[in-house]
Amino acid sequence: MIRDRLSQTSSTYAPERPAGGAAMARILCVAEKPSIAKAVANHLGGQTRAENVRGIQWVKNYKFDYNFQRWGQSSVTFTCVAGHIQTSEFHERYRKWQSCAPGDLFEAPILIQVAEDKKAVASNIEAQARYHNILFIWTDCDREGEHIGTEIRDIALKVNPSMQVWRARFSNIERAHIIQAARTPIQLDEAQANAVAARIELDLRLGAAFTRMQTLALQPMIPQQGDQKKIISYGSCQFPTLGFVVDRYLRVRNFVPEPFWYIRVGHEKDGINVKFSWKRGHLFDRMTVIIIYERCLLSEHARVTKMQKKPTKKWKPLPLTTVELQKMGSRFLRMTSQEVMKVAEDLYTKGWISYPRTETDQFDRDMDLRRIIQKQEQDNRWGAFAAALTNGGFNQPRNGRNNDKAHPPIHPVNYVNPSQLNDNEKRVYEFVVRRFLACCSEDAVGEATDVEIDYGGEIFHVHGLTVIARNYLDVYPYDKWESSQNLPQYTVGETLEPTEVTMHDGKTTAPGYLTEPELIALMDANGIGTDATMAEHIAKIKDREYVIARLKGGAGNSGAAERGGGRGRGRGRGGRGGRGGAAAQQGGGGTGGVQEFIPTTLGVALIEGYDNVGFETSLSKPFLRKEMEVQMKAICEGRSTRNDVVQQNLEQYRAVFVRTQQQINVLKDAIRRYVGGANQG
DNA sequence: GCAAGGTC
Repeated sequence: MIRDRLSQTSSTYAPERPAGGAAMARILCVAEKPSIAKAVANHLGGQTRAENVRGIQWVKNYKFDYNFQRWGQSSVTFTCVAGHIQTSEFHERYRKWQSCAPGDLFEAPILIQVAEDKKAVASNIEAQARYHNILFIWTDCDREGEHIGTEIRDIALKVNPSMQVWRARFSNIERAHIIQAARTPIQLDEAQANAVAARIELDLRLGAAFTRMQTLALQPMIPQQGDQKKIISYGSCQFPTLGFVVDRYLRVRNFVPEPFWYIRVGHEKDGINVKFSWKRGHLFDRMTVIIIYERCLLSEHARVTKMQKKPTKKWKPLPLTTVELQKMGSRFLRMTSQEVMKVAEDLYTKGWISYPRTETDQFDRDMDLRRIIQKQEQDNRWGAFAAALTNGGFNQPRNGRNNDKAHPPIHPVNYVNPSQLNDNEKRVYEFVVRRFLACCSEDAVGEATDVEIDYGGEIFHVHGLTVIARNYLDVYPYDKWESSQNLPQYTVGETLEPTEVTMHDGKTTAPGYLTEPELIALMDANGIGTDATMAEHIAKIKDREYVIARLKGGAGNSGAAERGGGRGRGRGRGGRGGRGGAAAQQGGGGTGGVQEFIPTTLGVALIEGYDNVGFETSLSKPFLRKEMEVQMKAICEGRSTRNDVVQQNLEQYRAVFVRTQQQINVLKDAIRRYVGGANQG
């Protein structure tokens, strides 16, 4: 058997001997994904031989010799897996829904085995492990990567228990960095792998138990379409995601507009009509405003109390992370976050952009950014801008706060002519390039002018902006920063007579339904899902018919938030929404296109039901998931153990589970209320 | 018929 494999995979295998005479070390390197295996093998091996692996086109075994500092001249096989290899499932006896009570899943035995679609990957590792004596793991340096590393190790050690196991520490695939990592292998971090193991077990037990319980109890109440029975699933990520949508929806529905009043002062000078706004913004008491208004009218003139000009900047954007790409994509590129990710992955596989799943918003200092910029000089849209950067305009990108130590920020890798891309690919690629060039450019520079006048004891002000140098804005139309109307020259102490004093009324307006970029931002801030999975959770709650998505600005009152100039808490106009709309037209070439989410009656009923079950922390809230995240960190830092975290969480959730079962009528009532009535927005 | 995480 072993002999067969050897002759099949490598005719060159023979205990090669360097000049000294001792057998060369045989090193099996395994990366988390094909692209890393290929890139690292090229850095280490130069000319490598790529052997195909039976049953999987996307895995190659790269063969070459390399002189590792630790092991000397070695014969290397560099291969990869594709994410996790193993999968967790309940023991056969518990797999059928009627086989046990859903609550039994809190302790039913779990089988961990090679996933059906990873059999070929696993047997490649086994086959290779048999004739290598050192295993060198090159999975991503994050928690999941650490766990995948242990999966690889367990498979290898099973067929070759005497293997030495090492792990590479690397955070990008720049040549020098990789060579350094090859020089200084470390050990797998068992604690991180254990944290992931805890997450896997909890997600499975809780997801399955609650899903079965809910579905079995509530499904009969839901009108079915055809004979396809809808699952009413629970997941530690999908429920809080739904919770965000419902929360906003209820705020919109329960919103009561409040009338307010405010004063405006106009003044003409040097042929310019200046509109001063009230420092108080607006007040909710009409009589008070009338009294103040009359006091203003009675004073003979206003006096300038402040005239200030100062330099100001609009900061260039941070290096691009996955979450930011999804937010910007759903806002400006007329795509859902899921489509954006799909397209980004395609662009990545074809070698046009870097790995699109990253939390990092800092470029490593030693990364050669100029070389990347240079490749964009040939483009007729932003080539000139790129050339100006390489000719002295280059500025090191800003550093954000995140570094996943596994991948650099998303950036273009190679130039691709737009004719080779479809529409969506073109838009995403253009965004990635423009964002990258903007990062390497300079902040926009302007001058801000602030004038304040005292009129009848009230302060009114006006703010002006003159853009002096657009800099990065020239290549990045997604940001808007425009000069305002020129302001006349005022002097402190100067008196003036207003040309117009008016009192206005308005009323507060409801917030809009939750948009996709807002939802992604909420998930990100609350640690719901990862950059790679957030789009999936959103798709899941649509698929489950907990929410529906529609284009913002369509029917209904969804445009309410965009109306009403005088609203707001002194924030003024020209906020994000306003700029965004304009930029969308410039950058994306389309109008609107932002999706907003509205919960279905079922979605609202589920969230309300769980809120009414009256447990201190409702399943719909993000706290439980956040708590799990905190506990995973504790495992990583040695303050807790896998077993403790699993047991403690199971205990906590079991209390919710039991309570929910006891009070299942509360959930049923909620469903009845919504499914029965016809109060769908 | 359940989850979330990785990736192809």
